[in-house]
Amino acid sequence: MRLYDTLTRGLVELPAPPGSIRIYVCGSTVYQRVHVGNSRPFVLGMWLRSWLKETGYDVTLVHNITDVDDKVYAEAARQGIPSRELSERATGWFFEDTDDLGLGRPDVEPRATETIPEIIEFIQELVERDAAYAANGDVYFRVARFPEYGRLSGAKLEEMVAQEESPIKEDQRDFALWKGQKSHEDAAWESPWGLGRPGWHIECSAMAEKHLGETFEIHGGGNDLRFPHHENELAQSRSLGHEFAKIWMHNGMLELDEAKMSKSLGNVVTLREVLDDWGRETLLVFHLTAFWSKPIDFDDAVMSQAAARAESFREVFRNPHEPAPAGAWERFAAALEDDFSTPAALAVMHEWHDHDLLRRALGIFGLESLAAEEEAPPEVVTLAERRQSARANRNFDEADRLRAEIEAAGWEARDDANGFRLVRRQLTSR
RNA sequence: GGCGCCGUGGCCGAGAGGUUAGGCAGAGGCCUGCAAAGCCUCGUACAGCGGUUCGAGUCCGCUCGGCGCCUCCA
Repeated sequence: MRLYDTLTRGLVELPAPPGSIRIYVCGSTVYQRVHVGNSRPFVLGMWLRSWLKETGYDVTLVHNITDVDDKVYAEAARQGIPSRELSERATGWFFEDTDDLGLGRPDVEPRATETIPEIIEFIQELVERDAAYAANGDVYFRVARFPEYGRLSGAKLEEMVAQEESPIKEDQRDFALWKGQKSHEDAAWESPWGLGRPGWHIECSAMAEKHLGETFEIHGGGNDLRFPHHENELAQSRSLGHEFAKIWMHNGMLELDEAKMSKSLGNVVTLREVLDDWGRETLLVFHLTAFWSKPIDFDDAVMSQAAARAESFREVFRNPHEPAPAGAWERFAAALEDDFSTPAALAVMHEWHDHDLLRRALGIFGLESLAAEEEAPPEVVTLAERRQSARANRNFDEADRLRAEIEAAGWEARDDANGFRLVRRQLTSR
């Protein structure tokens, strides 16, 4: 299998199975309900693990939760509650919402606040190696000491500008590894530099290495994390002589249409809302239609189409099974092996009338539920039976009235040689 | 301004020098009391302008347009 790697800007071949593949995915900062866009790296990680297992690898997927950050302090202060209370509640939401995706859980879901000792140790080593320095209760990474800095994002070290003006920093490009406690911050940890908390990027280096080791195969996350987040992670870990991630997979952004994707708060669609409005299957099919590294628009039209696709898969299971021609699975696999092209794999799946093969393919994406036919409730069955007798008596007005009633209940009556069949009418628009 | 990604038919998306991608939507037909499903038929698209070539969505150049990052962000 080959995957596009941001660092080398090309396709990188994975060692052939069997073997182990370790994946680290940058998760979200928890201070409010996550939005649909946040589901992309999560879903991609889960699917990748699923496919790699299918093809014979031993996979470990780590997906972190950032529960200490400026945003957490700020939002907690706004609500007038302790920051730990907010981050714990928001972590709960995150679990709830991602659970409802129905993809299971990553193997490890570490939280920054549970990794403080490792983070401190990491920073100490950087200081010992002169890659970092303490100043005024803070600790900063010496960007100039890491010649490869900028390689991941394509930025030139000389052209980099100050991230945030600070008289304490030796070089304005340096970034914080540890930040001394500020008066408005209600959560802090003991460290060799006094009370404080981890900087923005060190947590990921520490968590990834704690759970996967100094070297691992894949590092995922949103494209917006390339710089500075991932650039800094790479710098921290490589400065300790660790190889760190071999492949960097950056997923494209979801573009929220509607109100012109303004940054105003009202414009964000939460994962919860999408799950409630469209259901998990439609959301997952939507993710399937898009190529993981490319941006994709999120709007009702696109979701309606995803819903229609989901419905067309359900239809396959209502129709007779027809064995797929030889090589069908191989074509499906080839699509995924080629940079995990789910749109291409989807196209192959749509050609199948083979129940077994389709169920197996859908299963990889957590969509086996599309193969299960829902049982109609007794009252709907009664309506259908009454309609049948009306039809038998050629009382078609009554039959049509009953059809409408059945539809109002969310079902569709289909007549066939043996009588009728009830099919759940799925939402295909909002 | 810098770095990077991208522009394919109504929509989502394949294709990577020379034959139909596929799906969804739409139109017509068969079937049906009416439907649904199914089956059949129908789209000649590749941002624009030049260039290379016997031949270009597919290679080169330019232009236009969109997006991400450069500040917290999946």
